Amino acid sequence: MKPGPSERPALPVNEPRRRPTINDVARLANVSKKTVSRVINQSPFVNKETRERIETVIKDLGYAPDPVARGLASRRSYLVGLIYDNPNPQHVIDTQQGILDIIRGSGLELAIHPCNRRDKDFLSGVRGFIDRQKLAGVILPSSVSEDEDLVAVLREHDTPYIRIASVLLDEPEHSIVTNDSEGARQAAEHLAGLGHRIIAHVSGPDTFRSSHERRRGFVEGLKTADLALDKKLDLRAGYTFQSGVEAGRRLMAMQTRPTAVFCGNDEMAAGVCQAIRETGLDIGKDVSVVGFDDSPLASRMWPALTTVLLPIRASGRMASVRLIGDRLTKEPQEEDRQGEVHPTLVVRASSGPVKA
Amino acid sequence: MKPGPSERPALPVNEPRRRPTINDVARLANVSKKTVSRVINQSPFVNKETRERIETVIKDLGYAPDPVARGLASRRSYLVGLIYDNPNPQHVIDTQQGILDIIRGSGLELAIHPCNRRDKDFLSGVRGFIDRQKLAGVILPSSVSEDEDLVAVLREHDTPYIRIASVLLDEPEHSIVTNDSEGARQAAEHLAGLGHRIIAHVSGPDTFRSSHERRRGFVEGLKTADLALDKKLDLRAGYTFQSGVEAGRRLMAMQTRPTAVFCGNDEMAAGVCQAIRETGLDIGKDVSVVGFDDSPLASRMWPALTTVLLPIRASGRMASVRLIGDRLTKEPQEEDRQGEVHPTLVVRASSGPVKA
DNA sequence: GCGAGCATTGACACCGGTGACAATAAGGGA
DNA sequence: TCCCTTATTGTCACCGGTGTCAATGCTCGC
Repeated sequence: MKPGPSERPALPVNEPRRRPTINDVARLANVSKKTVSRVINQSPFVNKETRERIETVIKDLGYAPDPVARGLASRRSYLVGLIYDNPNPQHVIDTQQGILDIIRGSGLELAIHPCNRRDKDFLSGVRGFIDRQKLAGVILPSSVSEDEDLVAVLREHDTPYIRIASVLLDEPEHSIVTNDSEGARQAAEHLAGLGHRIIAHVSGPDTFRSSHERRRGFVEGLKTADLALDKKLDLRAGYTFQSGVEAGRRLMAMQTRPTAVFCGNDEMAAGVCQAIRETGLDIGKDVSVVGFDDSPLASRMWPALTTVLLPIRASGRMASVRLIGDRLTKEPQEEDRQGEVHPTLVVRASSGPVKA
Repeated sequence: MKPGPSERPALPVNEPRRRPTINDVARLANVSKKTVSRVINQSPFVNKETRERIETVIKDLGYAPDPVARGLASRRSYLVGLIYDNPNPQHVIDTQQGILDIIRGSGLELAIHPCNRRDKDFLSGVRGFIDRQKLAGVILPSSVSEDEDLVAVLREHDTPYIRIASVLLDEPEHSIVTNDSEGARQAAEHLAGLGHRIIAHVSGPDTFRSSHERRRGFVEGLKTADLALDKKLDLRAGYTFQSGVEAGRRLMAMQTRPTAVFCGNDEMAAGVCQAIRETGLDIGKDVSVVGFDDSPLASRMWPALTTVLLPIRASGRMASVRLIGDRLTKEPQEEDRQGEVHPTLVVRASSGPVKA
């Protein structure tokens, strides 16, 4: 906030090296700029020879259309928005990376907008974001994807969006499904297969759909082994390390201690492991622990954590293809055209056969 | 790449609810749009009453200038770019968050551009990014901040930039310093104070300036305790977990085994811990380990890792203030106007007194 | 009373594209 | 041969702001 003496300081601009514009191309190709515009927009209504002539000029000049000008004229920018509310950095990074895998090289850029769904001005912040920038589209990873108010805002602003969610929503064409329950089912079957009968569950907050999905899958998996989830062994925690520690302590203090624990994410699993250690018990021997996410933590812990790998990056790619597939310069991989990913169990040392 | 039958499918637009433009404001305030433009740009050459009248209309209308149009006219967009090449997700997230702390609410957005400095077309990718979008500015966190070619490209395109680096560069006005060596010095003094005399160092790759800075500080700290770094105990690793495991194994196999290890980051420290465990030794008792970064891993490991906390988020805030401080709506905190951050040692269980 | 100088405001072109629609040329059937 | 289509291209306004520079109205010193 310091307006200089003149209205604008005027940077020292090197005039000579100026980016070519559509006018330069038009002049050199001896056509109107509208025709050049058609060529860059892949309009089919351009004569083959004309197109080739223009393409040559474009290449010679090293011309690239200005996304800002295009955005103004077409009332839609070349920015993809990523709105998220996720405390897991790896999850965020993977999602970002997946989106970039796809849009890289297509002239689109990724603008990020972390937020906090519990803030009272959460929605107005998001509204400002999508309204100011006329986003080409928005990707909503798990958690914010469940926010119907947010989705309503996007619809209201005619902003395309894709939701990445743990389970199929009522808008399949706007969704990518991560099938969390499948992973939890595998975890349950794995533990049951190791002979465990008293298996606890530490879940994330009820406000997350993924918490429910993971529990549902887990219960389903138990059922195939003729087991049921004991209500007393079904603990709500907060997806955080500390909440995992506390849940773990409660479990370890029970008279009939569980021989295995399935946790809704790796952070909580690490917390549970800490609580187990405090008790002097051996992880993977006395008590087996299974997490969810396959975060970097899982493989770096000791003993390394058995967990469920969720292909987050792939889900980001799929969401991007679905969102702006028709604007891409390179044809996307077939696998990235799918609408869902499937989790897989990664068995490590934190889970082992039940002690006799 | 599928051009429809018509040149553009034309979305179903809800005409009625249209964003107010500068023209609407001008008409209602009975002035020219240029004067409105002056008001939104805080020009001092506007009569107080006129300004107030216009501000009222702006508020009534809920008018907000269109960043895309502004970008086109002023030849500088409202996008801040973050270019990085860093495998540590927490580091990246913290930097992003720091930048957003500052630009949030000012109409600027953050566009991210991860890259790989070893790619041969790394520079052309970056060039495309900053040239297409006429970025308001670019922030270069540690690692890419050391790339002189990259900086040259930015200068060439008249794009403002701020470098976040471990040590003061020759462009102080474009830099934020993280003083990594200070943290390493504290780590050395901490270990020496615990009575350790045989202290190893596991560093990151030589291609990172931070590796050198951390070593330099470490050596400096040893010196204050009249110790020197034994060349045989100074191992190069790769900032990765696996490289830490390998370095740790080499250290544990030595005939005069070090009683303490200082690692250039937490990932490698976790790897070293794994190697120590494989040997059957006790971390924090037989061998002390100190890391660098205070990543989430550090506090979740067992035993928890003594490490150096680097205020990355704060450095992101400082970089942003320095980059676009004059475009901010809210006055930044005094502390965010600084040009450097200072690391602090976080003592946990992985370091303890040397065994008698 | 008058020109200079400052404060304030406006006119207008332009930033670099796109949309709507007109214009033109070429081909085809009556 | 002539009109109607279809294919291709161009014209022109406009997207929503900013830059340049001129115009206007006042105040002040002499």
